[in-house]
Amino acid sequence: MSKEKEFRNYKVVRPEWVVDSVRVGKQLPWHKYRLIGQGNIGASINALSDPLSQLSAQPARQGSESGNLGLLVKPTLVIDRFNEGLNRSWVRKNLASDKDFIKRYYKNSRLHHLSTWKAEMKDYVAQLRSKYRKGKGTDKKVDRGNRIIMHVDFDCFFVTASLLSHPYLKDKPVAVCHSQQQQQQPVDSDQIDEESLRAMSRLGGTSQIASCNYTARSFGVRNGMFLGPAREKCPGLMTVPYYFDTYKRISRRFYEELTRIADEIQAVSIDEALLDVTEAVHHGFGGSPERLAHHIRQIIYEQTQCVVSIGIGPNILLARVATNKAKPDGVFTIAADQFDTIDLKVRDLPGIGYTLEKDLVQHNIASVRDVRNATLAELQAICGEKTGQALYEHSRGIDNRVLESDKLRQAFGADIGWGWSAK
DNA sequence: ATCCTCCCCTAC
DNA sequence: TAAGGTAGGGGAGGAT
Ligand SMILES: Nc1ccn([C@H]2C[C@H](O)[C@@H](COP(=O)(O)OP(=O)(O)OP(=O)(O)O)O2)c(=O)n1
Ligand SMILES: [Mg+2]
Repeated sequence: MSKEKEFRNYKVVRPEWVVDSVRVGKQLPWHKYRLIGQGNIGASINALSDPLSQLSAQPARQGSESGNLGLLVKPTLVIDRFNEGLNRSWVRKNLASDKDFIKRYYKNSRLHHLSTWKAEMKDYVAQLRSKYRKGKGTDKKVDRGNRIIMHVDFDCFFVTASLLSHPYLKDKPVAVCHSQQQQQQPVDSDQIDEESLRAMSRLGGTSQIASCNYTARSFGVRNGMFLGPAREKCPGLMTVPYYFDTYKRISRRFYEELTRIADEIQAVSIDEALLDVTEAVHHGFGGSPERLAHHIRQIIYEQTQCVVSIGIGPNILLARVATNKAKPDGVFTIAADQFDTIDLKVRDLPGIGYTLEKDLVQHNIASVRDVRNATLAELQAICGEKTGQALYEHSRGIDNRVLESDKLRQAFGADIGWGWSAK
């Protein structure tokens, strides 16, 4: 459905257009072969994926209108300097056909690390739980009410951890990315001359920023941005490299401490965990979640020299939203009856990303308050049955999900969508 | 209704 | 210059 929308204004034909055109030795008019705009696209697609249907395709009658080229392939960027680049050793090493390409690629891909670490940390938590003889967490359905959930998340994790090796950059705007091209010395952008500023903003490129610190964020830089646009916003932006081993070492200490403390724990990622501390707050913290949070922040900092922020709430949703309010370097609590008073955009809700935000805004739903003013049926018409239901509940601060630490893996896979080719 | 297939979307 | 992976929830449309 999304592709139908994306290609609505393009000429997209079924493969028979190619076969038939070859058969008659010229380009046939494309209209009769049109894939989009005929209705019933589902059936056409089913037919496409059935190899027998290709064999039995009827030869088309010859049309008389003169068709122009109907098959549209999304335009591909052609690198003019390709041949020049081919001789350079960097490109030669990164041809996807190189025999060690996959190994080298995975060694350097932060997203690959993120994915494998997530699985490893789930495993590690399971190990630690049995080592610490933590409960099975099976009877949760009995007393689901009145839980205390914490969301613990390192502040700009990769930057903080990389800066342990580059401490003198701590107060500058800093990003972690592969490109290390930059001024030799960090500068303050307010005391630098125009020309150097322009020179620095040209030190851009398409290296992705995995993480940037809060100084950089004050300029509008964000995780996931390309370095080029980031330096336009923040010309003095310094970069530091990845230290993958350090990130993993820190994360293991993080999970060791948290698993010991929490009643229940769910590993969310290398730098982020959900805790159920309903009982734990009574073990030396006088029943105060904030005092326990303070203790956790202290102990994690001692152990890792990295800062975590903590969100506290009666369910996963509120704890996560609270973390965003807590950052950087803080703790924030949202009680069930406070949620309505917080001014949030739909995009601030976990689970609402780029596309769902667009879909909702198209229906004049931009804020969480707007969601609350919509009916369940309206939301389900926009987002689908379950997503609409979840949105309806989340907009009211309702979230009945429980922490999961012992789910079985359902799938595995591997893919690479980057690399250089010899044309 | 429910299941199956082929996607889309989100998160880190 | 450049290292955009991957699991899991879920929707649409058709088959059973
Ligand atoms: N687009 C992204 C987002 C994240 N990450 C990596 C680097 C981050 O440091 C780490 C953790 O992601 P977070 O979303 O927790 O972001 P940060 O920890 O960097 O910042 P903060 O949590 O303070 O917002 O995952 C990445 O490589 N690419
Ligand atoms: Mg973080």
